[in-house]
Amino acid sequence: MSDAEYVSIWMRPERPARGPKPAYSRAQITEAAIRIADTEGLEAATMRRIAAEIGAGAMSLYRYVPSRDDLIALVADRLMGEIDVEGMPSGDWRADLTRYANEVRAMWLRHPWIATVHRSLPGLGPNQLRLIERVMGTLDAHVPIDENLGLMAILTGYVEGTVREEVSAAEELRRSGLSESEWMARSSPRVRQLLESGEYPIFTKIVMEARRPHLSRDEQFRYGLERVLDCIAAALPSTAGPESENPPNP
Amino acid sequence: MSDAEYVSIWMRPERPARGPKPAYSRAQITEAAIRIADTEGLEAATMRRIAAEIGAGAMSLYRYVPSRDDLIALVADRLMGEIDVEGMPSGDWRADLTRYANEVRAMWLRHPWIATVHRSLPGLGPNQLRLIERVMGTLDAHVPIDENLGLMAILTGYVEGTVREEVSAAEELRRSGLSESEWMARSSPRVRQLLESGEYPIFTKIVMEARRPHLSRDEQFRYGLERVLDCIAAALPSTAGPESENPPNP
DNA sequence: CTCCACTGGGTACGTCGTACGCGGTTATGC
DNA sequence: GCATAACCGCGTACGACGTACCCAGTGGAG
Repeated sequence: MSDAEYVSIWMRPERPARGPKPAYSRAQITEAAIRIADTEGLEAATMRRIAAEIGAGAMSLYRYVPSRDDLIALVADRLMGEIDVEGMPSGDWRADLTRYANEVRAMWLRHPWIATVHRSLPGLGPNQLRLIERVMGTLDAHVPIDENLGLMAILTGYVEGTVREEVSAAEELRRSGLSESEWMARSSPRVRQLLESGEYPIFTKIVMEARRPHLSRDEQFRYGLERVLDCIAAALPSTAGPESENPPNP
Repeated sequence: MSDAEYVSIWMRPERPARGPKPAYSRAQITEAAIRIADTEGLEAATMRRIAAEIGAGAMSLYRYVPSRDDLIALVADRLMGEIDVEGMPSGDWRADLTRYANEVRAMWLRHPWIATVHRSLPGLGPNQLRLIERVMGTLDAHVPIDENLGLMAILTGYVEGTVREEVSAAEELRRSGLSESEWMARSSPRVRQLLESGEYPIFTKIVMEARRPHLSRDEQFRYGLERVLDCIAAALPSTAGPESENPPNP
């Protein structure tokens, strides 16, 4: 629909110039939404609930934000702001990317509900942009931009993919409103059925491993991350840093 | 809530034994939901809309499915069924994983809205389980299960991460109801602002690259996939297959 | 002082998932 | 063959959602 008034949230100024002083702010609203989402899940962060959280009427929020979707975009970018990439690129790309990966994971674990917001393609928010500049900047000196994008896709794919899996169990649990033991009691009949059928040997191994894991989640993550970084190292020309001996690529 | 009647959708039989013959079926309902989602997006697949699609009353669906969430779980597993992993493991793990990756990507491109459903941790649906057995089976002969899980996390993370990005632009577009040119016209002011500010050199490079890409999306995907497979190869013991020491290149 | 662009917010509408219960239909126990 | 209970499809209704619209009040610009 050609809605002539449409402007991206990132271009829309917080408030027009004239008129009385506003009682609230985008930052305050965003913060309230995050606070609610952290404790009750993102689906509990309704417009009415957020407004109540800051002591406003529901419709007042629309003076600050055009729609709930735009508010979620603000929230997502605010979360990106929690990822500390200060001082990047430092010159040591491997250290930079390791720090970045751990920061992203930590943020996701703090705000598991982030898994339920489907990113709008180029975030284009200030924090998202800052991340792009800092993080992709670490490889920018070594590879052309298209290859940089390809390698970053591997890294962020790994990080988000694994942490998404870590987090979705906890989310599922919270959504269902069950305690962990209740949840186990409910899913275990299905698991037991599958184990006893004998048709799923690999799944059986996975369950056994999950019951007595060799590595903690942190260690698992770090192990995979090292693999991914090795993979990136192999794709870099040999001038690329302290530890690199592999042949370069076209 | 200790809702004593809860049973997982995968354990709940389609219909009880007694009573008159049912007019519809889970498969039919699932199919209708997918048909609607394919043409109008997942959010258009409401219970009423799905019921109308098969000529039923809205509430009739609840005779077949306990809730919309469970229906979505059915839909997701049905989509997994589109991923052809017949004949895996074949003995050539690299060929198997390449095929798997391409199948997953093709499925996502056929059903972009799949990006908006957040997976419940262990799908435990029949097709999901079949995938686990076949795909993880390809590395099972070479590595212990915990390492297999780690390597798979890298592969699926890469595949889902990249295709999610490919797809979310199209989804964003469809959701907004805009034509591509309208969408460009609306986001370009922000992009132009960013380019002209001069503060985002990397972002600028990305935009330039996007305007005249060196590689097609398919080629980008295949390039990254080869890198990931190299990475997996490096983690495998040397007994692991036909081509296991030197990575070939395009 | 007047004006009016702005404020916060109450009311109301359309849509969603779905609880509940109805009259009709059918497989089962006698 | 027949009563009965189990199951059918589905109409109605409820509470919650996002948000369009409208209003009375406010405070800076002229």
